[in-house]
Amino acid sequence: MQNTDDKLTSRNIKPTAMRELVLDILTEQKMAISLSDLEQKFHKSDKVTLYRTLKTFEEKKLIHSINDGSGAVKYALCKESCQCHPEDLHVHFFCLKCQHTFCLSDIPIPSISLPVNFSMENTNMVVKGICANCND
Amino acid sequence: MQNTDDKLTSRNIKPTAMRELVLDILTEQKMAISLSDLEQKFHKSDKVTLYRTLKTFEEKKLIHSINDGSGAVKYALCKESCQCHPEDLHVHFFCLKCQHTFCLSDIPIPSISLPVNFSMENTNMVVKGICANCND
DNA sequence: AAAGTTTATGCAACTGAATTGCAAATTAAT
DNA sequence: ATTAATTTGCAATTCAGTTGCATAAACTTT
Repeated sequence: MQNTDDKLTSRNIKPTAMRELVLDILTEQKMAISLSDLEQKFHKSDKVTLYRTLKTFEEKKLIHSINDGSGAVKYALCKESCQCHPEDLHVHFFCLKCQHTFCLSDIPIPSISLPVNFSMENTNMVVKGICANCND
Repeated sequence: MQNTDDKLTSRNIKPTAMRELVLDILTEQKMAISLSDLEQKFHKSDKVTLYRTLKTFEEKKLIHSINDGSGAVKYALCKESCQCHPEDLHVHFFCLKCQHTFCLSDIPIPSISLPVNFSMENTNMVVKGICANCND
């Protein structure tokens, strides 16, 4: 089990205090969070720094982004082995009631047979409905 | 084959001049278009009116919206029979080169078996890659 | 360890999509 | 024709995402 610092360095991200803090917060989350969600976890913080931190993390494949249609892109940690290749991708779930977005990490994105001459790089699949919590 | 007017009235949308114009433009498109794309098809137009027109069309299930991650929501005509139920939904394709978004109307969204107590209402699935045009 | 170089952070400011309120205009109903 | 309801156009706002630039912090090289 890697510590925060190692997780950063193993993805070629320089482990600054800020980045460790952000990674720790992301690690605690049970759901994907947006930039402004993240911002609110700090008493005092600069949105732009957090923005760039997330960009860096995403670029280095430490986290992935999810477009759930809520207006704000959300972010969640990747698995340690993740390279964000098509085979690494999973389905996301957006709860229409609590508005939370979850990684369904165990559900791979089904492969699609595209029309002739179309090639695929990536897929964003978001199922919308009511989550287990809200369905009780 | 319904004319523009009938298409509107059959979806319970009052056929104003503006709406007929917008529907005609949408009908001509081979790909999904955003609000600002639509705005640019007019010499003089009001974005808000177009915005509300699209909202009305979507509400009445004449068109559907696609969140392709480009920053702007895109819209495309529904099939005549479409009720935007899960079984009516299809996969969308976003070309990373030309930035166009296509309806893969013949490719239904694969059904997913969700975790216990999760219920589904809707799914947004966008495959990203290079389209046939750009792959030549 | 000091000087220089690269990288990260913080602040101000901007862009563009989405949205609301309200008044004028158009359409439908009596 | 008058009234009522709906649609349209304009002004203005909100919020996510982004850029430029100056300062600060972290690495490099001597």
